[in-house]
Amino acid sequence: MSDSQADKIYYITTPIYYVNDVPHIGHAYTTIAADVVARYQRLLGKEVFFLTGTDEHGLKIEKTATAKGLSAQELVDEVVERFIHLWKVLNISNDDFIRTSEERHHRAVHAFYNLVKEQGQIYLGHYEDWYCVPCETFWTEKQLDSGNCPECGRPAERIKEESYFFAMSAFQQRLLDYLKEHEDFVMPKSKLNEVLGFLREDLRDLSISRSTFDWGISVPDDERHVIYVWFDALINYLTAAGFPDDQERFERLWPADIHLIGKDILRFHAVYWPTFLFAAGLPLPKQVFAHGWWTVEGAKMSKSVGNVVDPEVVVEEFGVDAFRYFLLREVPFGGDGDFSQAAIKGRVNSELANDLGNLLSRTVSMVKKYRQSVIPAADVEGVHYREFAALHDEVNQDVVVAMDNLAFHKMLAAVWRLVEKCNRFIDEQAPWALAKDESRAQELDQVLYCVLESLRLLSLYLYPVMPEKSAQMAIQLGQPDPFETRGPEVFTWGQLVTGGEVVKGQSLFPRLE
RNA sequence: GGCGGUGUAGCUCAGGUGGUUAGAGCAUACGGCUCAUAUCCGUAGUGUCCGGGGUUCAAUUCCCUGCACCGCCA
Repeated sequence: MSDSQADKIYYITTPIYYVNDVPHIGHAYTTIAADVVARYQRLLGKEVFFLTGTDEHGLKIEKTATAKGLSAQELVDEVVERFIHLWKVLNISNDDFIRTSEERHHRAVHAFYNLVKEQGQIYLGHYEDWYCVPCETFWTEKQLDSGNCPECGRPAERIKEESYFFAMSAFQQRLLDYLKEHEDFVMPKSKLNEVLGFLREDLRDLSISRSTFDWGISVPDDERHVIYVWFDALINYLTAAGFPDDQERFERLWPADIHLIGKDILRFHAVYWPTFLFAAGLPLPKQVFAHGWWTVEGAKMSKSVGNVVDPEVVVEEFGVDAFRYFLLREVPFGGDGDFSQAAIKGRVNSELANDLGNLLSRTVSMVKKYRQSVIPAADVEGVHYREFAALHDEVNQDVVVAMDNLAFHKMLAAVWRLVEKCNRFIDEQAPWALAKDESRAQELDQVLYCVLESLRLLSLYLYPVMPEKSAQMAIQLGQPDPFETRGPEVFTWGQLVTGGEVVKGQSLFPRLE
């Protein structure tokens, strides 16, 4: 009864992050991108469910906890705060935060496991591979360095343990067929090619349980086994959607509209996950979008080099919105990028401070100076009005297309056409000259109106990326909060609230030295 | 080793289906305005379009080959 398209909630996810890691720029990137999409969809009037969370099981957590004299649950309860706090700092508007250690997730994993088992796609077998005890890492025959662990050089052991397997190989052809019919299931295209390349080889069945540690979700009918990483983690997307208890809610949410991921976990989302869902008889998410990696000052981020960027430090120096803007503007979403002080400073100064911030500043000042702060009414028939309306149409179309493709950098470039037009327009029209001539009062009003209305729309377009600055713009422009304007018609030229007053405020983006 | 991608101004990159002076932003130089966060606007550039060969009246754009770098898989 509730499965009509109109009732569908826009459902977007980030991966669940492993709590053992310290949050870095990569985590921030995925989550900010998802936040921008979520805010954009809400602005358009859609009901949105934006999910992020943490992956909390596994041997590493168990070991760390033991070393600290804590229970695994106590440890994860403590470290999960790092993520929760960062999302607060970054202004992330997630609607739910899922943790795999939660009871609701245990129920979902068991229900999902049983679904797949009922289909006869899980069997008991033996997992066999080389294992380095000190490194706690499994290696394949070929990875070994003449029988030794390639990491530490010590001898590896042949390990054989009982394990439950998922019959992934049974779904290879079906997945290939699916990918052929759904060309945008994996984006960007280059990543689809990688997946297809991977599927050229035979898929092997997947070991989905371990019996050598305890911290995890047990196999429903065999307490000796704990369900292994991905089979546990991926199901979070279902859990948060109400699976298996709340069928009505689940139908409104699933399938997810998009899973945003980093390129390192492409295989799990574009190969494993679809086959799991096939086996369980559930629909596939509409799209998996893999973005690239950030290097730092040209170098790969690594703990040993010590160049891991802490997002909170960047925010302290540049501000949240500048950070969010930079990440999305600097690089086409999907490709790799480089994070450097010079690059972010350059964009902040030239684009945010000089272009945008200064435009707001000069405009508000002129309205204050020449019109006693009162926002002039529009002349709907005026040439400028129509010219701007036409330009805005183009910009709007570009924005819509760009956002449909998650091309954030193109969206921002399109929006900036409006910024540049305003700066040029002010120069051409020279309001300071018009202001000296009483007989040209109408002209001056129209010039100011067009720029003010452009700025109002800019505050809306920029809201998803820079929610705080967007709100500050609206205040200075004497307009309602951008989010109150939301709805299907949100980006419509000519909706400026006139007659009220502008409010000169602080510089939107002070220049950095 | 297999598959795929990339190589265009100092830097970062755009350039469907081949065709007159190859583009943008940043950086640089010069000029203009004064409302503004010394901001904005305008002008000027420079390029063996990785090398070699081929198809064509014509190739940065198509084909082959070589080199360099990158990604995925093994």
